[in-house]
Amino acid sequence: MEAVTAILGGGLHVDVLLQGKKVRDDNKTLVQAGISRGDKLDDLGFTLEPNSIQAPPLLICPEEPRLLLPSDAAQPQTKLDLVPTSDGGRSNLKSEPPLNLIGNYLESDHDSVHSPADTLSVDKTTEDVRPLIAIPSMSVESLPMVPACKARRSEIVQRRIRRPFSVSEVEALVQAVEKLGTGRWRDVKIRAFDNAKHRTYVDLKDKWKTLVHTARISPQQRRGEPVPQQLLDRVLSAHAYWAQQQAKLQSKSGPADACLLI
DNA sequence: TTTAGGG
DNA sequence: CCCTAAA
Repeated sequence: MEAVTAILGGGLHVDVLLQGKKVRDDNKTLVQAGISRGDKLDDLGFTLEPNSIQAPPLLICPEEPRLLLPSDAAQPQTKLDLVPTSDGGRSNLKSEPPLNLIGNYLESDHDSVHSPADTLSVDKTTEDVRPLIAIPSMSVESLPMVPACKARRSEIVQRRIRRPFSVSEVEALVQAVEKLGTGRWRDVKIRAFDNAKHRTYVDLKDKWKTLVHTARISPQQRRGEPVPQQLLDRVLSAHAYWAQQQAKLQSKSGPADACLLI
């Protein structure tokens, strides 16, 4: 509260919007809506809450200063539109890297692996206007002190957008694994996806896992852009090869032990 | 940071 | 894709 007060400084005026139109007489409207009984606005309160899914919670957290206030929210008149318009007021995300907390729009991924349909479709789900919720008007002193920074990271960080592997990417992955094996994903990444910033070696490892699975199930159970059976065959082949390759490499400790086991 | 696997 | 124990 202190931090918000400091930021708002001169004060805050909350406009009541109805279907995008500003309501002139707020007090009158509140009375008509049965929210207020008249001039006694003292017993009215409000809370500023982010839309859980669309917008991460605004946390007063020193480690994440960029989460405080979007530049467009701190306008000269210190006026905040609590009811998002059609635009949502986030049209400047692409031009404000530091404030980008919605998604990885700025990933400069020039897929060396030419993938035709690489249209990143971002959910433009329109924010919904939440109905009013009764909130017990307890005194400020008795409000529960909730740790401002105590919010799991998983709640803050935006999950990376899904990017299905294209056939050409699978091709590149298979070729790299055939050469390097299934235990050097860092090298595989560098070899075949060095300039695909959104593909991490963990992603490649995961993709290989799903590829092996895909190759084992019936074509009818497979989903997404169908991968050529020929490629899937290479997957199983490479998988089998490197599997026993690793088995040989182990043999407990070495050739010497192999003799002792006889 | 990477590897290796379960979630 | 994410989360992470191990290395």
